[in-house]
Amino acid sequence: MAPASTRPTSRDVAQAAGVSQAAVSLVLGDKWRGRVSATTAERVREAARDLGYRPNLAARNLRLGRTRTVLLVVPVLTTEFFAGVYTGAARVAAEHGFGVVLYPSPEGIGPARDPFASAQAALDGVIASSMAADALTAIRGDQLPLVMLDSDPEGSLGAATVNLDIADGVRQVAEHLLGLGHRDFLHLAADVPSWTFEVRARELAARVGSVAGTSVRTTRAPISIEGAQAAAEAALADPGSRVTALVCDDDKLAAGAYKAARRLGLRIPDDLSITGLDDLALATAIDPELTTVRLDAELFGEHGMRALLAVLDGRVPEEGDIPVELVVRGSTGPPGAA
Amino acid sequence: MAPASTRPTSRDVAQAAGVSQAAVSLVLGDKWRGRVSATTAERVREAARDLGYRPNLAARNLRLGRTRTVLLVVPVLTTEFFAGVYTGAARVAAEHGFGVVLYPSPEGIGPARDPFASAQAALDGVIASSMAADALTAIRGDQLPLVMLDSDPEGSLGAATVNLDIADGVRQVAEHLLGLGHRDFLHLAADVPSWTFEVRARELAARVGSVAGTSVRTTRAPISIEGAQAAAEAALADPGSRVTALVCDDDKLAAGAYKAARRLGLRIPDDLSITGLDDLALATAIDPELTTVRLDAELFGEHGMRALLAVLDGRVPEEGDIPVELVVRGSTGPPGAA
DNA sequence: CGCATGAGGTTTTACGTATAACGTCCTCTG
DNA sequence: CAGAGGACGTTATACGTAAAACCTCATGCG
Repeated sequence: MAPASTRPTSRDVAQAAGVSQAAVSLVLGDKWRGRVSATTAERVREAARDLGYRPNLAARNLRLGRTRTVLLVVPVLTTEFFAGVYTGAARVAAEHGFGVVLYPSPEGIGPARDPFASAQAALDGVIASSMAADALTAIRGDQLPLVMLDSDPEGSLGAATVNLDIADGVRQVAEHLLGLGHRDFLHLAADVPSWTFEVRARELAARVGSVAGTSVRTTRAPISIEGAQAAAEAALADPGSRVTALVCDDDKLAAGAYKAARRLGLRIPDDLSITGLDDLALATAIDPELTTVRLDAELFGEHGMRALLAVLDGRVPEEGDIPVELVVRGSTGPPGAA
Repeated sequence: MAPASTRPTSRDVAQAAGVSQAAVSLVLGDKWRGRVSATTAERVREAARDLGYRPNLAARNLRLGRTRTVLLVVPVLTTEFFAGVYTGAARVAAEHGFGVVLYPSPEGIGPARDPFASAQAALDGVIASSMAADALTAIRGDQLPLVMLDSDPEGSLGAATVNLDIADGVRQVAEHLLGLGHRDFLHLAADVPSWTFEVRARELAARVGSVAGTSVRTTRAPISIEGAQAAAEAALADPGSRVTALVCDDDKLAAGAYKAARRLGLRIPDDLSITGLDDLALATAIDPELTTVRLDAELFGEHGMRALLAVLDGRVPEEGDIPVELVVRGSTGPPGAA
């Protein structure tokens, strides 16, 4: 018996089954029909099972020149949202025999950091979200098939893009609030330079601006509950403020806004209506429950992976943004309901 | 010029620099001192840079017989906690030239699912959290070095374990509540068979039970806000209930308990003190802010990875649980403060 | 002078797999 | 009954890398 420390190879299986290594490869690769008899094939499979044989992926990858592994680049993983994106992408990948490796960029990727240094596996393609342009060009230089998530279709260096229909979500929020009678808006915006946030600002301004007698102020905050609380408190404390509707770039910012409102003695939604965007677990944990736009993160990841598979396959990925849905809960109501 | 579609190999670099492939390997592998002149080495590096050479990982892995890639098995990724574990593990891994591949087991791993099917990369080792025993033995059968997170040190088939000091956290919670004067406890327990939850129940019973005149009831719920709300509401609605302190197995359950309390008209903490465990973003988003036990997920991941690196290195991983910390906030106070 | 030593390389090999190219028989058909 | 082809394999090769083994000069030293 060979030393237990070294794993059996296809040659070991061949020897055990009394055939050549090539036959083992044919049988286990399911390419044996017409080449190997059914009884021999069964003998090979049995030997493989007995020995606990597992193909050496490194050797296979080398031989085939592909790895069936893709890289997913996300800003930070420690959020429900991107964890969901990963889960969706990984599920579709697994269905097609692919694996997904993560590259969570801690502080945005700069030229000094190499997205591939941490990806030990060789890669067949890349799905990237919200990346700095320099890292993007570094990837392009590698000639790897690339799909961009939530980024400007115009400025993506020709890469395929898969986007959530954020603009439509903001449109729904604006119309919901306008319909309730709100006229004075505050936009609590994420302090992050990313196309997905630019879209929010642009669409909100366009929708609200199309109605006479309205106003939209903007204040920026880092994406954290504390940061949002501070920014919202400062903006709302302004004595001249007549704001009745606070539109937040995401749910975390909205959670911060809740605390700001509480400290200022503003009741939600009587004195101030608040909306979020994401629909995290957070949204139903706070009181009142948050009116927000549901983004299906897993679906987003699934679409991203499907698009990449299409590119790898030489096909053209489907066009079209992923629909989002306004979920109305208790944090919005008519202004001045007191 | 070679077709742009095929990436340059070390042989291409060698040709460009006018040396042999071996020389390229020596220089780029930083093993050239005393074997190649400094000027030649520089010439090789320049050629590599010009061609945009990147070593083929599959070939390297095959040659070296190791991949510097480990698998992290987590119950679900879509939670702050396990996303944090990944982030910590990946950081330490990167520092040592390792990569981390994820295996998120959707519904607990059964024998039908193969933890390795989705891991395209060949693996050097495994870090596993809260796994079903059958998958565990499957992994053991592969002879891969294994580190278990938060699992029974006695029943881990001889694998190294890295644990958070959950018992101490529960102890701190119990003493905090006992010190405030609480005597009637309800334990809102996670409906998941896992060692880490068993520890909570055992320790709570031991601590509270050591004081005369106390009682602990238990009710179980799935780990979701809705499930927790339903279970807590049912348990608290019992007219004979004199419960003043509700100890939850994690923050998400606590968030559900908040909603149950609200619906029953119980004020927090005046009528009911509530504690959680995790210290997610959720904990400071709800009102009042949640008294909970802070688990440092990233640190947990770091320790797990360090332990695995030690095993891979033939060393013995450090012993000792990772300390946790009670964070007292507004959700706990003396009983009957009304 | 004779030979060890070391600098500066090159040639060769192995890692484990997938598959193209190549052999045997044996049977069927015209 | 010749030979075409199918059934059932085997042999040989390449993927790109790391590193062991080897080679060739100078130079130094006794």
